[in-house]
Amino acid sequence: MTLDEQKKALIERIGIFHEKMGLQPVAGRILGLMYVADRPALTFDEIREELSISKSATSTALNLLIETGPVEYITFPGDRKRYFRLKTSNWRDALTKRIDNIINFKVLLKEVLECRTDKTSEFNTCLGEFVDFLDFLQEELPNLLDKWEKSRVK
Amino acid sequence: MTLDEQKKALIERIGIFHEKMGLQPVAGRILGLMYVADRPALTFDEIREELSISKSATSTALNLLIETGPVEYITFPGDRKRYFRLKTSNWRDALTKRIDNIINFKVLLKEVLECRTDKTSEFNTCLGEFVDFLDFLQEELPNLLDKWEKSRVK
DNA sequence: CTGTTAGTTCAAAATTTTAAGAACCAAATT
DNA sequence: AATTTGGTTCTTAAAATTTTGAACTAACAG
Repeated sequence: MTLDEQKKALIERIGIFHEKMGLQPVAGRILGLMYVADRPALTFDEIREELSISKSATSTALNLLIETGPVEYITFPGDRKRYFRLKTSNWRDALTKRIDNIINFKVLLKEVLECRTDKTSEFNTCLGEFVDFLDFLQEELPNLLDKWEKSRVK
Repeated sequence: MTLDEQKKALIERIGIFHEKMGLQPVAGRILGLMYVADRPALTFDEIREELSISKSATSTALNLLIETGPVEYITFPGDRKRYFRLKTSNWRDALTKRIDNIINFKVLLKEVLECRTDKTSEFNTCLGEFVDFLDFLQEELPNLLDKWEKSRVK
């Protein structure tokens, strides 16, 4: 495949980004490779070789990525290999899931408010505001996607 | 302080939430404790005892939490202790920072687009859309806060 | 029916992260 | 001046995560 230094560095940075989001290093790098690779879908061995990782690491990470969403594979008749690729058209779901993770802190905050003293009214008010905004954000997020969609048809 | 079982469990769940967001376990639990505790600000030793953690773990985690934003401390004249507390009024910044982390993936995506073949137009179009929406989201987030602010004065 | 391809699975090694303990320090107290 | 308080810092130990390597399997090929 022969990736230049710039691309290799970019793969690592994309990997690190995903690591920070909780993914294991190898899985992050696989995503990086898939973003950067010219070929639209890569085989198990192309991935393994390009990243110099073991078969087991490749297998485990690919299955994780398929399981959790960002990757899928396609096959071709008369070819036993799987061709793995990013589900890029899926970015709406991926992004929504990510933002929902943040928004869901409100569930915990609501439980906190349930069991707090009412002696600390300023504190409680702030938490209440936060919960309230998270509720609002959850409702508005789909509208925002609509709004963007419309703004771009024109 | 004597927290009941429900509160202890809630502290752990808040801890785990923050661990998933990349914080170390002890720091996450300290946040949990601060959300749940009746006292509005806690001393070093109250935190240490309530969570049964070492002085070094307490010190390191508190300094990290102060460094990264969510915690501050106050002092009182004639009292050498620090009283640590959540910066709850800061939730806007904290939330914005978190969402910005996600949005900033667009920086990497733009670099990806810079160095990709133009042979994979569907793929590239999807990435372009994603970048475009992330740009849009970054612009709209402050507006969303304004809109919420106004919706609640009424 | 033997070998090869395209992986999977599992135990163990390597690495990283986390927390503890002990030594330390500066300010206040006795 | 010695002790206590309220921490900090550094080294090491423990725990968790990540990755490897080796053995395995199922499908197909010769």
